[in-house]
Amino acid sequence: MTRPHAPEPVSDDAIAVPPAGAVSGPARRGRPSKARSAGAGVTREAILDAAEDLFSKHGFYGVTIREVAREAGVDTALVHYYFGAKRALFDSVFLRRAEIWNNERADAINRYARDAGDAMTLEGLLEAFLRPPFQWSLKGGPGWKHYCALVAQTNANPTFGGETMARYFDPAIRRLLELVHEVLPGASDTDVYWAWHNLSGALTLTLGETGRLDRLSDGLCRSGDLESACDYMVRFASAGFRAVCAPRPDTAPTT
Amino acid sequence: MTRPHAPEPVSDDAIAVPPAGAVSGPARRGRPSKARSAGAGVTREAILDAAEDLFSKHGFYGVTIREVAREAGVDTALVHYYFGAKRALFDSVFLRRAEIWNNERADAINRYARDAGDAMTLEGLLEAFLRPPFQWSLKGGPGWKHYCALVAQTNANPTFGGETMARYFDPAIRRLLELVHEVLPGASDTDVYWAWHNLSGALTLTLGETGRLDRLSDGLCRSGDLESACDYMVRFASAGFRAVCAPRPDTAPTT
DNA sequence: GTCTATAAGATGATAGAC
DNA sequence: GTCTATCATCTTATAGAC
Repeated sequence: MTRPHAPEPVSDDAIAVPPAGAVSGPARRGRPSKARSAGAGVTREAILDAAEDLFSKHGFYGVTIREVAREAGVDTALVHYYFGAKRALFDSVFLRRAEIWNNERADAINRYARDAGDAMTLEGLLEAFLRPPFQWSLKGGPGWKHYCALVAQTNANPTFGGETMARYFDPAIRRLLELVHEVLPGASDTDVYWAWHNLSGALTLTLGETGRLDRLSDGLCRSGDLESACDYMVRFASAGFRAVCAPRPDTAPTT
Repeated sequence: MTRPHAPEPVSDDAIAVPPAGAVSGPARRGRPSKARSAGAGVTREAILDAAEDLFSKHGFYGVTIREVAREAGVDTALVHYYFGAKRALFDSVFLRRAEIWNNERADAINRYARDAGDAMTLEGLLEAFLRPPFQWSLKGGPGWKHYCALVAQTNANPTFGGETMARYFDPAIRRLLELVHEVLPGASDTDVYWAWHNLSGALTLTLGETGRLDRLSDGLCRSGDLESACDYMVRFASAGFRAVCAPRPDTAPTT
């Protein structure tokens, strides 16, 4: 048991996630003592990048260790050397960017709330929360785009990563909903949760960039046009939140 | 080549889809000439039911023919006897309920538009379009619930079934958007497509019944509560459509 | 139609040389 | 750290008896 993957508790407990630069920071995981030939961290990151790409497109079962190794340009055995079992590789991919993702999201809305003060609007709040993943997908390099798709896929089918997803992603979401309550004072918890659920679905489908919209609209709208997607989503969801959280008269929309 | 699956063009051309009763109608596919021992159609439907269940939970690659056979209570070879390759089995599952799904959806909105006349509302229209899948998932038996999840999964990651999805599902959606244009006269095509995209994401995540909302809300809201989900979705999306399709003043929400 | 038996290949994972 | 070689198992799919 001299493998580098063994000492990392990838499975279930509290996990120390590395800073993980946008593409492949020089920061390496685990104990830095062991002698490592120049490209050790590079190889590791290359495997993660390849796995991230393939998992996001074909899912856990649709990818083989051999394919990951081939796309990373390394030998099959190296994948096991670094990550052990296939499942641990998936978890490593999922966790690599999870902390930065959620820290940035939480920071963005807290910063916005602080700066806006009493002028805080629902539109501003939602945009602050939604913009980071859109920006990463657009300008963070291919790795971030793949990761966004992977998160979307995991959110839509949490067979894998569901636990991890909840543990890492829910705190920032809860903070968002707290601030939503401040902007929509009369809203009930239930209403806000269901409104978020609708927004979450829209975000999930969008980050997946499935191309379904391209076909439906015959090329008029493109799934990859994330600038438009973000803009529309903010407007759509803001109105949705307001409608759902408004005090219900009875059932007759008199106006 | 005396197999029943051979003569069916499951792959890509125009496909004649059977009526497919809610659980297992006596109607059988293909030429009815061949002598069939009492339970032939039953076996076939049992295999489809098992595959539908498993595919919806684990995806195409996450399911083996052996698992399908075991859950259906038949031998592995029988699955190949009826459906040939694994991919053809998936297509058969996906197509079994596709026509009824989309016919019912199109009928529902056309019926609503006819009955409502000038009193047609966005809420009424969207509810007419959304209700069928919710009803099936709730009261159509386990098969329909699995199918709804399968459609949701395929919509979110069209690696498999994307072509089929577009061919079968888009016409009804286009009809819906036509009627939306009647209710929101000034709306541009682009706006309506993007608005639909947001609603489509919400619907996809909801039909998947992932349980994510249950955890986030600590049990306050349940993914399986489709009555509430449908109600919230109609209100959320109606407001979203209006906001996105309204003529944009400039950028300042003066009110 | 349904079963047994089996072909032919892919898969996750490991041992051990260098 | 990286490679070669290999195992044991599982996979899809088919042939042929009944």
